[in-house]
Amino acid sequence: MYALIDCNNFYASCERVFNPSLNGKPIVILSNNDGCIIARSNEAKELGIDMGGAYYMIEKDLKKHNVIAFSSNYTLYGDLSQRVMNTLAEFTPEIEVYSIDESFLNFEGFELIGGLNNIGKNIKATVFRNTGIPVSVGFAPTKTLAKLANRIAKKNKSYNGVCVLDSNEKIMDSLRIIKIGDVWGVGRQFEALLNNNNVYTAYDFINLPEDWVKSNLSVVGLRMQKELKGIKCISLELTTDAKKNICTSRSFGRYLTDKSIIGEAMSNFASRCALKLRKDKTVCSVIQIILYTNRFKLDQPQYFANKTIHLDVPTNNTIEIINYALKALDLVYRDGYRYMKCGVIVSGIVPENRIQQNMFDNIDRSKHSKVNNILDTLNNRYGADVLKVGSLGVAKQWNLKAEKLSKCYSTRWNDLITIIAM
DNA sequence: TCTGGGGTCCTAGGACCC
DNA sequence: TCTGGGGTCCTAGGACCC
Repeated sequence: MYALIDCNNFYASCERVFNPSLNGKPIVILSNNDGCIIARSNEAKELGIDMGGAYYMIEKDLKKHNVIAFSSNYTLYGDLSQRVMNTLAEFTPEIEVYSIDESFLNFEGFELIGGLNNIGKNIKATVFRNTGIPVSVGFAPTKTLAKLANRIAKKNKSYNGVCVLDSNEKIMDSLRIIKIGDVWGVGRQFEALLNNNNVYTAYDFINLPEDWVKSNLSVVGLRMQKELKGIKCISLELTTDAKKNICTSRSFGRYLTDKSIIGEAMSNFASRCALKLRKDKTVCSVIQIILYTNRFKLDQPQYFANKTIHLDVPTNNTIEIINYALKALDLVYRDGYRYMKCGVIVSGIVPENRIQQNMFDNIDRSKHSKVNNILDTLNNRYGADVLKVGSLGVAKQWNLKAEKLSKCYSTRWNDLITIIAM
């Protein structure tokens, strides 16, 4: 049996851990740039606040209902996530951290003393005691069914946050009540296609002929169908493979028209990519930049630039990657547009100890790697960006908006909460 | 004024090989 | 009227996830 443990309203719950006055109040978390709603507390969901809505459009409404909004604080969420996962890892040696707020646990071969339901209750209580984060637990024989069980545990109060699908009857009963669009792997397009073919529940779906599923939804759909029938097709991923792409992109806090400031932003994103590569001990051989105007402003001139550069010798060197990104910017930049977003994507990623040399390469790589080592060592010890390349700039005029940021309660000394004994 | 960011996998089609 | 068969690799686009 697999368990899927998912944190309830994770970002909202994180904000509450160190600020319990928020308990019982409607809160929402905003995306970067305070743009959209990306997480809601139950109270906010009950008010009918939608996921993904633009904040500026509903700001007044939210104020009227005393909804409290937060900028996203990934430092806090990332740290609490780590603590939750560390606690979960105590329950089984086989754990797949699937996202910032959920993990699959394998209980195959366990002697289940007290039954799965008790184990689930224990997981829930332990995570809450250790971290203050509420979670839901779903048990089932496949990952897709475990996701489904978790959903039932979360939506249906009578389950108290734990749902175990350990018999065929229970599985069939749940398939009947789950809308097909709520199944893991069914997005908007698949849902529409299936609805057009009179498939509305997961139960309808498993009764479709396999040939039809394969030709209309490819092997992805077929896998999903088998998983729902209790046949394992998706295994636990216990090791994390090196990433295939690394992307750093942001919308700017305001429109940019000045190429040099865009260059600064681009340099910063290129530098982040290089840092992520070095952290993974990998190098990239393809560097791509994007530069966009605001796609929502149809009355303004639109421009979506995209430039890819292939390198002769793969690299993870900050200076080199910045240079290529700026060169690409030179090639695509056009005057007369109001730019809203840019980014750097690196791909063609291989381990750094397997670099294919090029006989015409004339860069002194050992010197560069020394510079990078110093950069990383100092920044690790004294804080990010204590030492950086000049083209990154200092003013950060492109920086994103985050006006409602909470403190980094668990990672920054100055932000530790103080408790005063009365 | 203001609408996120970062990933994965699969398929079809084109270019190329023998 | 008729023009082989079997591969690989790459890319773009489309679907999905959180």
